Amino acid sequence: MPRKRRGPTPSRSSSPTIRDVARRAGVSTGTVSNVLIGERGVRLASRLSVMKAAEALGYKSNHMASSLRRGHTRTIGVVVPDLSNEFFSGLVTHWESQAATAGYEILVASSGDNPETETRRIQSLIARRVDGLLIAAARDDFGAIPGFPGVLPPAVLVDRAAGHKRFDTVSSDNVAAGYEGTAHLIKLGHRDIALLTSADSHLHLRDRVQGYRDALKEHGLADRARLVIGGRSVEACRVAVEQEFSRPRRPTAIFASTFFATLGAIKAIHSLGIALPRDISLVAFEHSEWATVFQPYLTAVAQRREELASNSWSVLLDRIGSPKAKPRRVKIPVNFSIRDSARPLQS
Amino acid sequence: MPRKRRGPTPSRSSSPTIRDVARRAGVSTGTVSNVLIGERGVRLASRLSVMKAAEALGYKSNHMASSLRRGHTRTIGVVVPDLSNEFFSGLVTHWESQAATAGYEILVASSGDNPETETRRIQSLIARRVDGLLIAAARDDFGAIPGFPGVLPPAVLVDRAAGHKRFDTVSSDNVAAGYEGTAHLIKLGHRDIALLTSADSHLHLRDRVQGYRDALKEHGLADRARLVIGGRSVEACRVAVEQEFSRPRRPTAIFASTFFATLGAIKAIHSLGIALPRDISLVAFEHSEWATVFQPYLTAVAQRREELASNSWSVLLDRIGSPKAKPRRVKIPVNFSIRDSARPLQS
DNA sequence: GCCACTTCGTAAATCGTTTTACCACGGGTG
DNA sequence: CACCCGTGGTAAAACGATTTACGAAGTGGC
Repeated sequence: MPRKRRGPTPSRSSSPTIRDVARRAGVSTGTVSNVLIGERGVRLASRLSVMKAAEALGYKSNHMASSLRRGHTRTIGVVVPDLSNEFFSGLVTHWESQAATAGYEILVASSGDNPETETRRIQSLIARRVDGLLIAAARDDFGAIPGFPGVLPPAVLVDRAAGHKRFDTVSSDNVAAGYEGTAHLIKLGHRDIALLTSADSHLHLRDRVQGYRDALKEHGLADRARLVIGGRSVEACRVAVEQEFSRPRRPTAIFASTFFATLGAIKAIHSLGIALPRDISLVAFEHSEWATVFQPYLTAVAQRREELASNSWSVLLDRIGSPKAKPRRVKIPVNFSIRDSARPLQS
Repeated sequence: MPRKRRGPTPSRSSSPTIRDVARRAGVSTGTVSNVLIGERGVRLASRLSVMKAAEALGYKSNHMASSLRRGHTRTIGVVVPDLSNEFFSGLVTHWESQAATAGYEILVASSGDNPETETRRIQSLIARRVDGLLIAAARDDFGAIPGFPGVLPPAVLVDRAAGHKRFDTVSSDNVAAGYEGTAHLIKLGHRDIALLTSADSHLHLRDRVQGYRDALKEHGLADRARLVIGGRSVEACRVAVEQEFSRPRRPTAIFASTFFATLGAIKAIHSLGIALPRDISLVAFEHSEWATVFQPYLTAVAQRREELASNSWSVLLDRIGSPKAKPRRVKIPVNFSIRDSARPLQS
C-alpha cells in the first residue's frame, strides 16, 4: 500500500544528504554508505554511479550523524591552563598536528589554572562526547571531583599531576630539572642560591623545589635553602625577588623555576641595577624563541615539548584502544643548556 | 496490540540517555526534554521528578544527537597559520574565552600558512558542521577555491586578506602601521631606512610596505626605499639583514615589520657586532611579554589582539544571525610605542 | 450544562548516518 | 536437479535528542 509516500523533504538549500546521493545514483542509502566507507563489496557499476552522484552534488558526510551512529566522535578535548603561554601553545600545536594526520580534530579549552573553571570546561567537553581528553591540570587531586572518575572518557594528564593513581600521566622529570640547575650553580661556586617559583600548590613545582633541596643537601648546603615564592605572574615574581634582595645576605645566584619566575627575575635584576651575569648568576626556565636573542644567552632548563606532546598523544590513543589497561606513567627528561647567564662565583 | 515490545536496550554501561531519565521519572522523553530545555511549561511535580532522576543518573545531554536534530553545533572552527606564534595563540585565547562564555566550543586547526593544508583543514571543519569559521587565512584570494564560497558556513577573515569582497574581514590597519613606524624614524633624522619583511605574498604584509613607501614619499625620500624580503623564519630574516649590511651604503635604521623580522634583525645586529641603539635604530613588530625584559626596550608596533579577537567574534555571531547581510570590513588601529631602540641619527 | 480555551503530557516523526537482517541471483558441486 | 554459498543489493532499525500533532484534563464564561 505505497500510496501514502514519505514526506516530500524537498531538498532544502542546505547540504545534500546521503539520500540525495542515493536517489541520484539510483541505489539505496545503504549502498552509498558502503561505497563511501568501503565496508562491503559493491559492484563496480554501482560504485561508479554513486561516486559520480556524490561528486556532482558536492556531498559531504555529516559528521554529527555519523558520530551519533558509530558512537565515537574522532574528537579529542584539550584542556590547558593558559593558551597564551608558549609552553602550552607549543603542546597544543603538536597535538593539533598529530590529530590532523590521524583524522582527529581537537576542541581546546582554557582553565585559567582555576579548578572550578577547569571542571566546567571538562564537563562541556564530555557533553560533546570527545573520544579522549588531554589535560594539563589545574590541580593535582583529580580523583576528588564528584562523579568525575566514573564518566570521564579516556584521559591523559600531561605536564601536571605526575604519577596520579587513576590516570595515565606524561610529564617532565621535574625533580631532575631542579637538581640539575642547582648542581650546576653549586659547581660554579655559588652557595647562596635562591630558588624562585610561582606557587607551591602544584606537584610539578614542588618537584622542582625537591630537586633543588636534593642538590643542596648532597653538597652539604641543606641549611642554605632560600625558597622564594613569587606568584602566578611576572610582576609578583619581580616583587618577590626585589624583596629577597633587600634582606641582609644577598643571594649570588637565582634559579628561576618557571616561566613567570624567569621574566620576573630578569625584571628585578634590571630594576635593581645589578649586572647579569657579572654580579649575579641566573638559571632560567624557558621555552621561547625570544630566549635566543636575549643577552646574555640564558643558561636554562627547557622542557621537551615535542616529546611531551607526542608521548601523551600516543598514550591517549593506547588508552582509547584498551580502556582497562593499568595507568601508565611516562617521565620525560629535560634539556639543560649551559650558556652565559650563570658564571663562576667571583670571590 | 502492545505485545511486541520495543527491543530491550538494557541500558549499556555507557552514558544514560534521555530515555533512561524518562523511564526513571515516569514520564515521556518529550517531557524530559521540555524540562531540560525549558521550551514549554511543565507541572512542578513532573519537573522535580525529572530533575531528580537526571541528577541521580548523572545524565548529560548528548551533544551529537542534539546538534543533529537542531541543525547547529554551537561549535566554531578556528584556522590559524601557526598556533605557536604568540600573536595567533593570543587570538585563540581570546576567542576561546568568548566562546566559553557564549556556550560555544572551538575546534582549532593549523594551516602552517600553506594554502593546500588550509583547504583540507577547512573541509574537515565543514564536515563537522561548525556553525562558523574564524580564519587567519594563508592566502588572499579566498574566492578562488573550487566549490568553496558556496558551501562555506558563515566565516570571518581575521588579520589577513583585509577587505575581501565576499567575506567579512577584521584586521589591523597595516598601512598605518607601516606609515607610523617609518615616519617616526624619519622624524629622528634617519634617511636610510630598511624595511624588513617576511614575504611579499600576503596583502597584510604588502600593506605595511605600502605605509612605509607612503611615509618615504611624503618626506621626499621615495627613492631611498630599501625593501628587504627575508623569509618566513627568524634565520632567513637574519641572513637577509646581514646581506643588506654587506652592501655599500649601510642603513641607519631597520623597521622590522613582522615578528620573524624582529627576531632576525636583532640576531643580525648581534652577530654583526653593531650596538643597538647606538649604531643602529630599530622599530619592531612584537606581541610578546619577552619584549618587556629585552634591552633596549623596543620601540614597536603592536597589534591589538584583544580588539581583533573580540571584534571578529561579534562580527561572526552577527553573520550567523543574518547570513544575507552585506560583508563588513572592520579595521583596527595599531599601538605604536616609542621606547628606546630607535634614537635620533648621530650625524 | 456546554463550549472554548489553556495546560500538560504523550507518541511518533525527524535529523543523517551506519548497520543489521533479509532476499534474489548465479554458479558451482555432488 | 537439489543444495549451498558468495555476492550485491535493499528496507528498516538503530543512534539520542527535539519537536510536532494530538489528546486528556481542568477552568471559566454564559
